[in-house]
Amino acid sequence: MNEKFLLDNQLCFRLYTASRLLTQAYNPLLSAHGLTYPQYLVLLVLWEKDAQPVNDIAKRLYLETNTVTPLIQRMEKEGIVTRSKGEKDARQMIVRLTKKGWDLQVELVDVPTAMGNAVICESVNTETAPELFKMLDDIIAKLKTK
Amino acid sequence: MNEKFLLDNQLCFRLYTASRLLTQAYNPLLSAHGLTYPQYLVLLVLWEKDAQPVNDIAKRLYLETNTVTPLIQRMEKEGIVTRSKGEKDARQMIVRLTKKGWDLQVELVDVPTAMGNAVICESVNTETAPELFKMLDDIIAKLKTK
DNA sequence: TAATTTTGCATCGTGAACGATATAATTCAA
DNA sequence: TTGAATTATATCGTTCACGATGCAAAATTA
Repeated sequence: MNEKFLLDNQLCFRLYTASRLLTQAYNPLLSAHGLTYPQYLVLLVLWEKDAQPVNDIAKRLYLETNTVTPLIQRMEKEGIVTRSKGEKDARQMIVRLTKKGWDLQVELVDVPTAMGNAVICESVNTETAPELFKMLDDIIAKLKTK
Repeated sequence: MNEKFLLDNQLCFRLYTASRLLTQAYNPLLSAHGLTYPQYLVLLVLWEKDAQPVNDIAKRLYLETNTVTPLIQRMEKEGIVTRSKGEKDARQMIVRLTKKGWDLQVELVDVPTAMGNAVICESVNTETAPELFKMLDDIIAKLKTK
């Protein structure tokens, strides 16, 4: 039996599990405000820069537009964002935060810190976190180009 | 504007993205054999120990049975596994590899190495990988108990 | 043993992800 | 300028994930 097949030797399974469990940890904080985790990511993108076309949001999150479009349509239905055709380019759909969308930033102000604390442990702390960030960034950069 | 909200400061987004992109990298290798990534994970579990109840497989993957059940039903339909009631405990559904399921291990023998190579970069290599593994394991352990 | 609780699995509904495809607007090239 | 290629978004189908719920078997307890 090939030890390369052992589940405990798989980087991907660790990433997959860590990602899922951390997303689950976000859930109670977000669902209390009617949000899902991917919707929260869209908010992070728009809080940095409002009024972006779907494509820019998708690219920023490394997602396809066919994932982001319905996601944003749900957010529109919830009154968090508006969608309107681009003036310069009528193909684009510009996504803008509503007041409710901006208000959520105030309501969720403690979420990033809470989630940061949720992963603090022996090997991941203020000192070592940058190394982890660098490793994940390098992996993402390498896979992105493929 | 709170810098804690910056997308680039979020560990979770990195994990989420790295996990998704790495899963995407697996896809061409797996879909060539009619497999999805979660189905591949189930195979890894069964190759280690055949004839396990749904619950043990789910626990090993940190998934709920309501995720694993339909996933395994699809694998049954593909002739990769069989499902049969437990003899000792009739509530259990024992999952067993078929010959086709075992044959896949031979067909996929190069996948783990290929995927390992896919993430090798400056900061993640033979020397540093154990640190990354430890960090992810610690994060998983911390989140698991919540 | 009978009644209650727990456990293991399944079903259902919703929201991602993503490949494939469609459509309309824009850009490019002849 | 017209026709072809590209781009931006949307729709559709399939497969996860997962909360909620249902049900039957097993374990617990009265």
